[in-house]
Amino acid sequence: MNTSKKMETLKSYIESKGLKSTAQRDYIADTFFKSNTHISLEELLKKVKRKTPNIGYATVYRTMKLLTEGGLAISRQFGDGQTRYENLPEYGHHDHIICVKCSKIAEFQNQKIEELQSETAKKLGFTVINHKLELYGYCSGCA
Amino acid sequence: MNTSKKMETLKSYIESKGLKSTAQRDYIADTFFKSNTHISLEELLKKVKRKTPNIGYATVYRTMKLLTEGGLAISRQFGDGQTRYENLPEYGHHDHIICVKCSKIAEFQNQKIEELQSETAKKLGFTVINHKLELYGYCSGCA
DNA sequence: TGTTATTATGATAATAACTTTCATTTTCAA
DNA sequence: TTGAAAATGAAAGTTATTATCATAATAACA
Ligand SMILES: [Mn+2]
Ligand SMILES: [Mn+2]
Ligand SMILES: [Zn+2]
Ligand SMILES: [Zn+2]
Repeated sequence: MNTSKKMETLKSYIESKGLKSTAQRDYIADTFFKSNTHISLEELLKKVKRKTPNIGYATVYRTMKLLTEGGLAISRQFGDGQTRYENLPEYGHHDHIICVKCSKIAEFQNQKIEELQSETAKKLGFTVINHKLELYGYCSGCA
Repeated sequence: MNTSKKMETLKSYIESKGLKSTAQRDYIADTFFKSNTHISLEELLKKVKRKTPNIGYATVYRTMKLLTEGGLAISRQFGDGQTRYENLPEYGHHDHIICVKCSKIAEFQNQKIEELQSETAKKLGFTVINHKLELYGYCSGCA
C-alpha cells in the first residue's frame, strides 16, 4: 500500500471514529508512512519538527497510537526500552534480528517457524493470537 | 541445581568479585531460588518482607541484578512492563507462551525452531547469541 | 580482639518513557 | 456564521527502574 492510499485509509478511519482531521496529524502520518525504519517517537518528532517546529511530542504520540489502533502502524518493543513503530509490511508478517553492537535490524519471514509455533501452542492447549520472535547477535559487519 | 548448590555458587561469585556477604542478600537469594515462578521484584520483595520486614526494595533489586550477572537468574520481559526473574531451567533453554487473559505462562522447548532460527540468521549474515520467542494467546481455560 | 577500609543497606531522589490533564485553538455540521 | 466537539501543546502525572547518600555491617589485618 502506498502513502497516498494509506492517507485515504487513515481518513476513512478518522471519519468512522467521528474524529476531526488536522494538519498536524496528516503531516505526522505522512512523515511516518514515508519512513522505512523502525522509528521511535523521538526520531519521528525530530523529523516532523524540521518542517513544523511547533508540533508537540504529545501529538506525535497520539497520532502513532491512532495509527496503531487503526492498523496502519505496528508498534515494536526491542530491547532498548523505547517503543518503535514500523509501517505495514508489504508481504505479510515478519520477525526481526537485531545486531547487539550496531543496532542494525534485519527482517525475515519463516513459514516453518510459524507453523511450529502453532503446533507447539496447540500441544499446550493454547491458541496463539500473536507472537514475538527476536534474534539478537552480530551482523556481518560487527561479527 | 538445588538451592544449596546455588547458594554455594553465589558465595563463590561474591568472593570472586571481592564483595561481602550479608544476611539480606542471602535471604533474598534463597527466597528467589525457592520460588518457581516468573517473579517480579515487587512480588519477591513481598515474600522477603514476610520474614524480614525491614528489607528494602533497592536491596532486592541489587540482589537480583547480581544473580543475573552471576548467571544464577534469568531476567525476562513479557508484555506487562515489569521485569520478571526466573531460576535457571533444569533442562536447558526454554521459551514461553502467555495467556493474554489470565496471564498464565507455559514453557516449551522446540529444538527444530531453534535450528531454524540459526539457519535464518546465518542466511542474513548474522550470528545469534540469544533470542526471544514469546507466543501470546488463550490458554485452555480462557479460550 | 579492636581498628578501619571497603562494601552493603534502606530511604529517598532521580531518570526516562509513556500517558494524562487542561487551557486554548481548531474543525465542521447545522 | 456559530457553537459543540475534538485536537493541540505545554506541563504535570505515572510507573518501573536506577542512582545517591548517610549510616550500618563486614572482614582483612594489626
Ligand atoms: Mn520490521
Ligand atoms: Mn520460564
Ligand atoms: Zn552490527
Ligand atoms: Zn488463560
